[in-house]
Amino acid sequence: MQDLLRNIQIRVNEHIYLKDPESSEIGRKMLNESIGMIHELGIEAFTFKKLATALGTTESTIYRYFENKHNLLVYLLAWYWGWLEYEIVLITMNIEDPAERLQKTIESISDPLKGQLRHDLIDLKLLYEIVIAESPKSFLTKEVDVENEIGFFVNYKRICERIVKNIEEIDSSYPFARTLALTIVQCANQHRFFAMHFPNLTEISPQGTGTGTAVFLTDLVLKSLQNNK
Amino acid sequence: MQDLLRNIQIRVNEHIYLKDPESSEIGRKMLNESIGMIHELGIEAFTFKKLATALGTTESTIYRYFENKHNLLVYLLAWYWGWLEYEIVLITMNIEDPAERLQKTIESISDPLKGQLRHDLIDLKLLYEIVIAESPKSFLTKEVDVENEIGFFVNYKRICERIVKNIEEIDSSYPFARTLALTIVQCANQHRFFAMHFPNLTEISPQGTGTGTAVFLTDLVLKSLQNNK
DNA sequence: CGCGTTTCGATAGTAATACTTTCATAAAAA
DNA sequence: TTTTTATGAAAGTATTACTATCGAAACGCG
Repeated sequence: MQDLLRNIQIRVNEHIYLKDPESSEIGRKMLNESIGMIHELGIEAFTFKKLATALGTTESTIYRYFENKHNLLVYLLAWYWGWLEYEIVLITMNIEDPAERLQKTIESISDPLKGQLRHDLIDLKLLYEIVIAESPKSFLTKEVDVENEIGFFVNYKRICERIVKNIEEIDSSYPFARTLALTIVQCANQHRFFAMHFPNLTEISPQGTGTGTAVFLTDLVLKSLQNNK
Repeated sequence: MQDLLRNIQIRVNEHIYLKDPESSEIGRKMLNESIGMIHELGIEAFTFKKLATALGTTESTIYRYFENKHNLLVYLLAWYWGWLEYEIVLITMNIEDPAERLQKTIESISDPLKGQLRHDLIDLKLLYEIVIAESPKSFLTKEVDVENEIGFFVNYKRICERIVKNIEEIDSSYPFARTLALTIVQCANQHRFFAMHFPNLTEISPQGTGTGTAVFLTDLVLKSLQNNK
């Protein structure tokens, strides 16, 4: 399975790019190299000029694929959410008990690298760290409503919806299924950031060792739902 | 009380600014005007040049107060967290039951403008909206560790610690007091953003009407703690 | 094989940003 | 009154975030 899935295609909304970067060699290199650079420099210090130089090409080529670096970031994040949904589907398939399925989903979101799914082009470890450090910047902009309308965030929203349904299966009378689902997804990534940079603010340890986000979230969610029955 | 407190001084860590903006007339105008502009333009499109023009001064003057616009943003957010702690202290004083105190704290964080505390210089409504839309950008940077060490985020951390203690009073055996406190503070602001821009992802309604964040968080937290007893 | 189209690379250019420096002057403090 | 401090004005720099143009290479198709 692992090998079978090394080349799955992740669907990314077509409005995010000008030309599909997965459709050409240089586009793929662009994705690969940009992940390395954004990870290293952060999105603020990252520029198309630097990316072009690293690729041995010019800015004009990159601008043919992405309108600007913000859209490139949105692309990478959308790719991540698309990939994560894939992983969640694989991990939860054939699990009948909805509570157990939710538990597995939370574990996937909290520790996505534990999954078996790998990709030839995309370095998932680096991409995941970009998600941790940069993802809120993708929607905390003045253009969020326009971008949302044309589908920039559909992959993210699909994951949320999936969790909402799962919660409703467990307890259809719980009145905050959506809010809770959003809390799960948001917290999973945030707490990892805080664990790394503000360790005093959380019991969660930065590396996999010790108490992880998944334990906290599972506890939080199941107690919340059990109590409502 | 309301009038008595119109001019409280909020302590902001001195490393955030080069020269205390509250110490001079132009510094105060800078704070006031920057809140209006950042609210309107967003931090990305906001520049010191624009701020200088609006104030009838020059960039050099502004650079004498703040190293860059990032630090100005950090200043405003630190001011907010300092102010919010003040409000929480006032609202929860004389409440003996820790569960009720936590409930009031959650309400304050989720709906800070409902409090009575106002300020002459700072437009709290606009500042709060900046907090909602921009605050993660203050720490999601490559410089977060250095800035954290010199005290950029102490006001934020003090609020978290206060909630941690409150949680421990309610249930000293709950193993995730810090993580839960952080979740409360983070969720309160985030869900408001999502309610405004991604209404399908949450049951919370954007305006004060209907179900608010406070109801969700209170439910979440109290169930979590009650169940642990 | 050849022709047209798409794609890319190279060059150049522009307006704006994020500062830094210097200097003169006005206001406040000693 | 003298000295320090704060501001304003002007100029300059490196970088960013694009846009436009053009020639060459590669590719797809008949």
